[in-house]
Amino acid sequence: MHYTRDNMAGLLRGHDINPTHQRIEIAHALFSRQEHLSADQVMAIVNTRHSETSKATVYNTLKLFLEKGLVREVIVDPSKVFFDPNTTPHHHIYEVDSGKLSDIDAEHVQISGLPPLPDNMVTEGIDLIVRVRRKD
Amino acid sequence: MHYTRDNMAGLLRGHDINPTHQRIEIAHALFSRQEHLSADQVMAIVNTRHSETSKATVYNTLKLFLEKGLVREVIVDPSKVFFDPNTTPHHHIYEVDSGKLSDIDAEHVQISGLPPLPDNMVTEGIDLIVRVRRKD
DNA sequence: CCGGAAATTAGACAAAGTCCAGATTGCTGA
DNA sequence: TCAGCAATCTGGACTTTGTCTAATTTCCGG
Repeated sequence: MHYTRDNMAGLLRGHDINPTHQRIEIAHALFSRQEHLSADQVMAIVNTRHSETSKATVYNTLKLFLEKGLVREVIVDPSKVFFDPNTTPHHHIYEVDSGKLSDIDAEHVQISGLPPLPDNMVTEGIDLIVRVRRKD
Repeated sequence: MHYTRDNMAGLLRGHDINPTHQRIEIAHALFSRQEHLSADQVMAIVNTRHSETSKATVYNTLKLFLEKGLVREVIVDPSKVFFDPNTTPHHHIYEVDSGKLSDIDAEHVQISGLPPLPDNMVTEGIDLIVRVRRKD
């Protein structure tokens, strides 16, 4: 699949999001790269040519995308949140020194032996993060 | 085991940490409660009676404890890091609405099917976080 | 008691993220 | 076409977590 700006409008509509100019740019930044980006990085990308989108809009939009299930949040670095355009079930490898974050397909990963939850609770998601370091 | 301030000095020495007054207070805050605390919470506890320990010392000390393997860092909340006096292998359940964090013993949990790492990488740790929500 | 190393401190600073009140945009229906 | 209205966007002030630094205090061996 090839993510053009034109595709983005449809993608957004499909998730019940009114496709405005700014939202299309932000979605395009994430989906055309298929990478984990922080809010800061998104802002930098979107404003490369001219300053087009404010900080508030970037944050609001990412939050909106999150609520609508268009992106996922990845919390591995205490100093910033990453947004992940891949919403299929998958896990993460986090390279501690460099901050590099990559995906592990969840298909072949099995997690067993988790204790049952109390009746009034439901699982919202399971995050598995493998923290790795470069061998000396 | 009962964690008194007197025990703390030995615990610290056992981890190659010079047991100063402030370090004992901070260790005591964590170990006597056996709970996940943020730096802020530690600071509040330690300074309940009089202001005894500065912010810088709390942060420095927690970082030192971390390096020396006395506590673990738990990254689940994008806005703050939690410190965990339990260093045995275990995972976490994070209650999204309330922010409540609890332990899952790792003993009976099995994770299989993870892809092999590149040769020059070593695993530093595997964090498994089950995000749960109160059912409506 | 002295001198130096280790530890602590206050407070300035940095970075991520939130909030708000006002300005823009883009319908919708007459 | 255009007035009115809701949704969206904006700059900038603000908050919070955490870091840094230079100066002080504590502690210990001799």
